Amino acid sequence: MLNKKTVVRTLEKIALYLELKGENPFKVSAFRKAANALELDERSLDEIDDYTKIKGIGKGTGAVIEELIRTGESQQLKELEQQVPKGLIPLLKIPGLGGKKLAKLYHELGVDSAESLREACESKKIRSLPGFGPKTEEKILKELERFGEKKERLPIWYLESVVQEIETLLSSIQEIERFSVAGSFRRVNETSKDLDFVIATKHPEIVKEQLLNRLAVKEIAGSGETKVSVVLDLDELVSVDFRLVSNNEYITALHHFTGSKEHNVRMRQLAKEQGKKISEYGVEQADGQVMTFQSEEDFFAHFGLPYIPPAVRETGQELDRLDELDRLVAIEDIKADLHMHTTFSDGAHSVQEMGEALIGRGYQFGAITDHSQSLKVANGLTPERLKKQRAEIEAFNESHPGFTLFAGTEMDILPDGSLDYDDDVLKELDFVIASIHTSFSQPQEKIMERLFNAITNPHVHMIAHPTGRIISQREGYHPDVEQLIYWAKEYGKILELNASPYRLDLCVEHLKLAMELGVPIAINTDAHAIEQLDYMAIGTMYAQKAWLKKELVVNTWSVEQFKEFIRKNK
DNA sequence: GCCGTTTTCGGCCCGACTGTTTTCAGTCG
Repeated sequence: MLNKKTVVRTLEKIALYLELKGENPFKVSAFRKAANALELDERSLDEIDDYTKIKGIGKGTGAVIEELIRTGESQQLKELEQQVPKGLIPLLKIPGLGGKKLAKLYHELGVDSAESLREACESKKIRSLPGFGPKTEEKILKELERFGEKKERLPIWYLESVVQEIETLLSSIQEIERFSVAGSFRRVNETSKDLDFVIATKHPEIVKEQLLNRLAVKEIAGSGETKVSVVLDLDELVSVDFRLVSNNEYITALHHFTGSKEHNVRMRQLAKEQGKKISEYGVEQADGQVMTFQSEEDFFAHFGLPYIPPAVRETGQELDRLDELDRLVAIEDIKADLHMHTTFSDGAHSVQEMGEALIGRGYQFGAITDHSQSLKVANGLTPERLKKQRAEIEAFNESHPGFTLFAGTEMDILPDGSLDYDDDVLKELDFVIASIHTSFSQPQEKIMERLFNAITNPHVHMIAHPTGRIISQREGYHPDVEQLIYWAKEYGKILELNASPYRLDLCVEHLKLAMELGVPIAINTDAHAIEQLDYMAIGTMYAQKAWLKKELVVNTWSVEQFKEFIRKNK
């Protein structure tokens, strides 16, 4: 059976070629919409009997799908591939060049690759075409040079520090009334193409000047009355857009620039049905009056909607799942953090300091889970040191009534599949996390054998960062996650959503499966220092992307519920 | 190309910015 992804990609490819032909943009987007609609449909290819019943797929696109399933190829795509050279596709990525301009360049000058585009610029042929000029030539040449130099997407853990730096700067500019990061970073995407900030100010010129002077600006990509786009020269080149609006317009602008595009489209369609019109400057009523809002809650309420958190504003389908929103896990529900390190192993703060930091965050319980003995680089704990730590934890609990610190471990699952502590050590601990830190490149069978040994051990409560991935940097040890989730279900264990922006492991797709099966999930920061306890916010918002319900999230349980769970697993 | 009980034709989200133009098309998000 043909892969659904292949069908989706084929439809997208047709859209791309149509775009390059300079076709009607609505036709182009119809193919994209059809691809999207098919992808979002939860059924597999052979479970769908009539494709044209899916909204967004009609006679034309439905026929392409049918043909693909029947013959494995699309006649329409084949014809397009003959009409439009392949080399044009990567050129669509050049800023300023879209389908129409590229179509013109191809037909008039025979441009069909990066190389021939460069030649056309250098021989100054482009400026003679209507709609093109010398500046376009220069810009294309510059973009061609930089082709490949700038990273396509940057990971959330890198952008996080950039955002903090920019926020510090924005806080120091007096003319700014309020500001927020927006865009895909605010929606907690794993990677983003650029950063967006929305700024409320009465003095856009001054703010603009301050930004351009005080940031490490490598290039000003655009600068208008309400928008400044720059490329920052940091460890990586980072594109940042600043939108400057009045305080009144701030909320609608924030909503607009938080997106996603698909979410905004759905919102605008809904507004239209209500006789209203949404723009970044406000909501125009039927009588022409423009309304603005004090908060995003008010904005959504204006359309009769509950607050939709940024993390789920993704496909537009969130507007069909409004009744699930109040069951979504949120940071206010979090009562505990169950994975953290102290100075006993590789953490920066003591048991006492971590415990007090948890109390300071309003939590009701937590677990200290330092590394185990074989992880020498992290100063893992021997059973003797584990006992010493337990004494500290008990002393802490005595002096802090109303809060419970559990004595735990993040125990290594060793390369041979054995566990780093004997059962008689484990049974003395309140909370046992097992995880893999070594021998990532073993074959999947071996990795699964290790995980199976851990998950079937009666003293183990949770598997931490189940895949070992680092976003955009390392793929982890490639476990069969689906199998692992089924095991967790069968043996009644917790799986972790590691909240560190480096990890976010399990990922959204796997969290969805875990939720379907009712496997409990713990959102944990894996903090190695007090500040990292703040990762809980990122982890919780990331969990929302999988529509994780609060009752499945261990950290929302009461301490009694949690005690009951760990007692059962002894 | 897709869609629709106000429409089977005429819309399709909306606006900023740029570089080309003397009022606007193309691109972008």
